[in-house]
Formats: sequence, C-alpha cells, structure tokens
Amino acid sequence: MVIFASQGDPRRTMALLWRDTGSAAAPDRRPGPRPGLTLDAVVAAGIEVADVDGLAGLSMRAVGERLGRTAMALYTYVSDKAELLDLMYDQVHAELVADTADGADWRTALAAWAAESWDFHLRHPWVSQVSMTRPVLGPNENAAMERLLRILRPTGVSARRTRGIVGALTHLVRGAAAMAAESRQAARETGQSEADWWYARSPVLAAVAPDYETRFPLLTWLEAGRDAADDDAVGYMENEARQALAEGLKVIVAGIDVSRTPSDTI
Amino acid sequence: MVIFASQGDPRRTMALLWRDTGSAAAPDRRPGPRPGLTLDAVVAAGIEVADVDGLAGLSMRAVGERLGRTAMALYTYVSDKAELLDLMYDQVHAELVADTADGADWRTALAAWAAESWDFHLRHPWVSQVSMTRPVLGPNENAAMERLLRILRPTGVSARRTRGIVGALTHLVRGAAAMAAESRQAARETGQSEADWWYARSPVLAAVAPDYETRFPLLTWLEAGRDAADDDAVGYMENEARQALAEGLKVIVAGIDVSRTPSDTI
DNA sequence: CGCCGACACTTTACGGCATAAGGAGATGTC
DNA sequence: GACATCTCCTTATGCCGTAAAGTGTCGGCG
Repeated sequence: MVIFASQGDPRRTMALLWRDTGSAAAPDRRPGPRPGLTLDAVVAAGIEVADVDGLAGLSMRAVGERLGRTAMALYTYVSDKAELLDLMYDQVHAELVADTADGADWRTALAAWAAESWDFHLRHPWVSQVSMTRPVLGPNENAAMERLLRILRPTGVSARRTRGIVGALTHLVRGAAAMAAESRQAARETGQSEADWWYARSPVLAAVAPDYETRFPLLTWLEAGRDAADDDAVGYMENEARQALAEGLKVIVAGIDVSRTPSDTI
Repeated sequence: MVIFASQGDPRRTMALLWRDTGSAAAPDRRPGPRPGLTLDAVVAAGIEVADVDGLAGLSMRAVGERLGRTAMALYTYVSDKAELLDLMYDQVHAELVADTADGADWRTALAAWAAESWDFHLRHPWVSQVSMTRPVLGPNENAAMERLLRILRPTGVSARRTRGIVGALTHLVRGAAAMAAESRQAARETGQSEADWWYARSPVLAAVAPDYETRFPLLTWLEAGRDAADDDAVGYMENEARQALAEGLKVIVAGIDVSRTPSDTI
C-alpha cells in the first residue's frame, strides 16, 4: 500500500533522475528500430494517469494504453514501476522550486509556500501517498526543500531546530492536503458526495448511540461551533483540512516567533 | 491505495461497530452448524496480520489462513474487506481512549497524548494509511477524539480554533509516526537497513551531482548540523520523525499559549 | 423419526495486477 | 547479405477480492 521508492539499481535510477545521459553523451544512432517514445513522455503519461485515477489507478497497463502501447513496452524506458514512480515524484516537484515571494517577510513567504503546496497536492493527490522514508534524492525534490529552507533562513533558528520545524510543516501540509484530496477523490470514486454520505449515516449513528451527546459532550460542543455555510462551497472535510492548515500554520509561526532566542541565531 | 472505509450498508456496519446485537438480543440457537469463529476473532486476526505485514499484506486469504479457514469463510462474519477494515480501525482506537495524565497541566497531558499516539502508530502502522475523510464513526474513534478535546479544554480556545488545532496535531502525529513506522517497515521488507541504503546512494549522488554543495547550500548546512550519534540507535528517518514531532509540538504549544486571548475563552 | 430449510464453510472461476520469458520485426554496422 | 541490437508484442505465472455454486451439519416441525 505504501510505496517504497528507490528499490532498483541506484546508479541507473539516479542517472535518469538527474538526466545524466552518460559522460560520452548519447551515441544516438544504434541498431534496432528507433524508440517511438521518450522517457519524458512515459513519465508525463504516468503523472496524468495518477492525477486522474490516483495511485491505485496507476498501472503499467493504464500508462501504456495512454501512449498507445502495451504495458510491457514501458519496460524499455523504465526498469520498474517503482522507478517510474520515482521519476514521476521528482518531476512534479519541479512545480515547487520557484520562489514566488522572494524577499518578502518570512511569515508571508511561508504562507505563500503553504498555499502553493496545498494546490500542488490537490493537483497531484498521489504525491502524499508516496513514503518519505526513502527519499528519491532527485534534483527537484532537493530544490523544493532548498526553497523552504531559504524561506526559514531569516528566522535565525538553528539547524537542529530547523530540521524539526521543516518536518512538522511538511507533515502538516501533507496531511491536510491529503485529506482534502482524498475527500474529492472519495466523492468521485464512490459517486457519493460528502453530504449524501453524512445524511445516510447521521440518523443511523443517532439510532445506535442515542446517548451520544452525554457520552461525548466535547465532540458535541465542537460540532455545534461549526459554520455550516463554509461547508457548502467545498465540502465538510476539505474545509476542515483547510482550517487545520491555516490554524496550524498560524500557531507554528507564533511559536517560532516567541521561541526565537539569540542563541538560536545561525 | 488509499482505503476508503464505510462503503457498504451503513446500518449493518454501524450495528457491528457499536455491537448493537439487535433489539431482540441474540436468538442464539438457530438451524445450521454452530459458527466456529466470532466477529471479534476475525477482527483480531485482521489486526494481527496488518500489524505484521502492513495493509498491503492484509488479504482475506491471509486473515483466513491465520484462523485456519479459507478466505471465503470470513464473508460469513463480515460483508466486505472494507467493513473488516472499519472494524479493525475502531477496535485499535480503544487503546487511545484512556486518560493517562488526568488532571495534569494541559501541556503535560498533551505531551503524554502525543507520546502515546506515537507508540500507537508504531504498534499499528497501517492505521495512518486509512483515509480520514470518511470517518468510521465507531465508539472508540469517538472516545479517542473526546479524550484529546478534554486535554485541550483548559486552554480555553474557541471551538472554531480548536477544530483547526486538533487537525494540525492529528496531521503532525500521524505524519511523523507514519514516517517512523514506514522506516522500520521498509528496512524489514526490503532487507536493507537505512544505513545500507544511504551508503549505496550517497556516493552515486555525489557522482551525479558534483556541485551539490554550491547548488543546495542550505541543505548542506542542515545536514552538517546533524548529530550522527542519535541516528545509530533508531535510524536516521525515525530520529528525524521523532524530532519533527517534538519540535512541532513545542512550537504549537508555544503558539497556543501566546495566542490565547480572553475573546477565545469558551 | 424423517425431512426441510438455514447456515458455516469449501471449491472453483473471473478479471485485474506486475513482470518474467520468449518471439517478431525493424534498423544499424560489417 | 549476415548479424547484432533494439523496440514492442504475446503469453504465462502467481497474487488479489469476491461471485457462484456445492457440501455437510444442525435446529425445528410434521
């Protein structure tokens, strides 16, 4: 279920990631029929399939079909499904390397980063399902991280603490965006909107747990504080996720601000 | 890949979740052979399989085999793999309902909650892969959330902001623990420790990106600040995840503290 | 007692998945 | 023209969830 990237030959995958076509460049004319596809085309097709049908829909057959080939044809360009996913992962991260709020206050720049990351994950919902424990180590993944560090640099927080904060920010954005993306995906795949889903379950819950309000008083209090108008536009869960990101970011920024000390500098 | 729970008949699944055996209780002696298993046994077997082999290893065949049955035998007790997962999900959350730091300062109680949640996710690594967008609505899931709210209650933060903070905390703990859990799982499944993995890739990265240090100065700075001794004990990624949780929690607590205003009360 | 229907559980089958193995045809070099 | 090499294909294997149909066991009713 969780996809572990980078299992094949590291040398090969790394060369493809950094598009190191070999020290002697490409010999270019070799015997055999000319390739009808390119690696970039295969990766792009993979991204298109995953964007629409999720990681579950990313099959070699589906990618091949999009390119007018069979599944096995892809193995000419890519050694593995895992390698394809590595390349897809790094490719989409190119969308996150540009510093859009260059020179702005770090709080502003961080907010811009979070907003862009949110959009990014909604565009490519499968990204948040790829495990982070075996980083792909591609150029774009590195560049995207470098950008976040450039934003946090002016806070003067130490390297040690910065690593923790980067992790916390990443988990927050990933988690919130994943929830929103899955909410949309679930509605599409199951053909049941969130409202429908809730209307079907709410009375059943009430029937099966008639003492809900006394048993879970704080949950009841929490629900009572909702502004239903917000939900209609984007759906309950997506709204919750958006709020979690906004509130989490706010609280983290406040926490960084208050905990900055001279000893943290550099 | 992402598992959407609760797709079957809501009435049936909810009744099983809340163990509402029907208003007329159990008729108990009916024609036909006596059931050799119980629902609880099936759910427990599912949890055992998933704990060891992950969601990817959770197959009806595997669960059946653990119980000395075929895959199809399970359909007597459970209508679906999704329903089984719902029941497993709520069942394990029973481990998180007890208030262990009752009456303590909310900062202490929150730290205890985070530590327990961390352990919980390492015990049941598959939980963080179940989508949160279609909550199971079982008794234990509700009770676990109620407990977190009880901890946050003394901060006096409004319901609206509390929802955001709860989401942020959940995403942080889920993300960090998932990373640690996947790190262990990857080492086990691929038979390659994190150190081995890194030693295989580090020189390749250096060869393919000789200008790494000038291209990614801040990443280089970040890596330089690492205390290698920490990693030996638990592995690099698990340590990173632990730090992210600790630092994120610290910063969120500081942020809550500083942003508490009289207007937030109640 | 004998039979019927309900029920637990099994075997078999289907379409989907990644990918190993081997074959067909195209294209370059000699 | 022969041959090596390359792209792309077909086929096969062993997984998955679960539909369909069969087997044997039991309680209740005649």
